[in-house]
Amino acid sequence: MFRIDPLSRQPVYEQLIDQLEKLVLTGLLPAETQLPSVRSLSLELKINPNTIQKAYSELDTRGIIYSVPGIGCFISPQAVDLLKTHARQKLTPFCTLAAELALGGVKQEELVACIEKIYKERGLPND
Amino acid sequence: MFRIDPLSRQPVYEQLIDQLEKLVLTGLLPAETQLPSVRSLSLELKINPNTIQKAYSELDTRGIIYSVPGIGCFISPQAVDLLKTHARQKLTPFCTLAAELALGGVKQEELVACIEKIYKERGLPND
DNA sequence: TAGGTGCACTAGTCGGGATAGTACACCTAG
DNA sequence: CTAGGTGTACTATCCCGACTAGTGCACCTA
Repeated sequence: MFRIDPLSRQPVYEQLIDQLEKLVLTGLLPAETQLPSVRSLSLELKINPNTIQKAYSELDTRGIIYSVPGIGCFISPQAVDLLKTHARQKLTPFCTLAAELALGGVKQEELVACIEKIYKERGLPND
Repeated sequence: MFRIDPLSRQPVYEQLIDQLEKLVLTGLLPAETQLPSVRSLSLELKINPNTIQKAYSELDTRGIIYSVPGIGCFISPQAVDLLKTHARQKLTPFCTLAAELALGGVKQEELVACIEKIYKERGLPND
């Protein structure tokens, strides 16, 4: 369900958060889906339970998931909306990267072609 | 000449490298330009000389600058070519970011508009 | 009651980044 | 020649965040 790269500069708990958010946005984890328990996931990924807990509590704070003590954690109904609202914040680093590529001599058409390819592979031109 | 954000997740020495590379690509630091000395720059930025040294030696290893013992460090003639060749490596994270934005519901036209704006502000459509 | 769940807390480890300080070889200007 | 600037190398140390280790507690279900 998750893939962790322990060598990445990005902390493990952030990797978990990012991957879960992606699963939610793609619809693979619909609302009310129960997440694997902290302990079971720690065994599966061979990661300390505290690290999983840190990711879960962060997601809970953001409202992406909610937890029921004694039961488990679940995808919250407003998760997708929250994530879509939050996605626009990535526009700034996107523009920064594009500017660096432009400065590096990469042609404009090449970047546009990349984007068109991405949107073509999915089916989300209008949303 | 340089602006350092000590709170950034990116290490200071990498910030120095990135900013110097940008200055080279924009033409503000032409070949054979002498860089500020390790000690003077450490005083100006209030940073340990070793941190500056780490950035300079990294740039020297990459061939972006060359150092003459007893004299100073200088922008190497092939710096721009090296950086432009290296710039294409940023295409992968660019596509990754674009995919995340697409998933987040940002429209294709919006991303293309960002790119067009960037290339319009500069004058480098063909390079 | 037993076993699962989330959650809180403390302590410790570990690695990278940054600092502090010293020392050396080199070149230039005086 | 000397003084002061330059790059360079090296060790030791600190700091902080991520991560691990371990325990305990309240809660719910079967």
